[in-house]
Amino acid sequence: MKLKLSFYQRKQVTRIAKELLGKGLFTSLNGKRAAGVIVETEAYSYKERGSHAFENRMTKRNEVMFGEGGHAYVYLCYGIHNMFNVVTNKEGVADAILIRALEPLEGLELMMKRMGVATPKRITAGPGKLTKAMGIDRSLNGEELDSDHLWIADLGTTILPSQIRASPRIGIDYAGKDALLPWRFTIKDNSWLSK
DNA sequence: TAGAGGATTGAT
DNA sequence: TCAATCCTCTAC
Repeated sequence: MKLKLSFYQRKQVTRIAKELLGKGLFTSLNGKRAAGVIVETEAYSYKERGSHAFENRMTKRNEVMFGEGGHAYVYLCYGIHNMFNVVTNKEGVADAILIRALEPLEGLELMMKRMGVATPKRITAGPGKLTKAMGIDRSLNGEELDSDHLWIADLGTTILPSQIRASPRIGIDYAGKDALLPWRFTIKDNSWLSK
């Protein structure tokens, strides 16, 4: 069942980031469907330096972060990789969650074709890889997460707090002490985590 | 309008 | 350890 937009519009971004673990991310693009279980997330808040929206700095790129929760924020990193984020909180409060890794659930053949590989090994283990495997790019920026192209659903599985590991986020050394915040959440011992 | 750099990845 | 690769932001 698709998550309602109200799920994303709550205040505590770290809580939502943890609750997204075990949920299913689905795309249906050009009639082709793919899905994966979310196994790794990172929370970002306008209050800390790791975020594009630090100190409420709004630009053309990140303006969707300032909209209401429940929309996709997709941007290009290093000129090569699309990053998929879930915008949370109410309009005007720029919080977001980066989806960093999936465990493939549906459309494995399609993912392998999109990636140009012959085996599914670690095919969605990393934020730049999962967007490519799922067919997500910047044309989906701002898309509502209960649309028919892109959505997140409850799979009926429960991830217990004891199964969740919190650790510092990846690749934000420039954020100073905020880089130490344990806002990266992973499902313990899952083999699809990014490295 | 030029220049620097990035929430990454895969190969060396 | 390093290049790929290009969009975005900042400063001039």
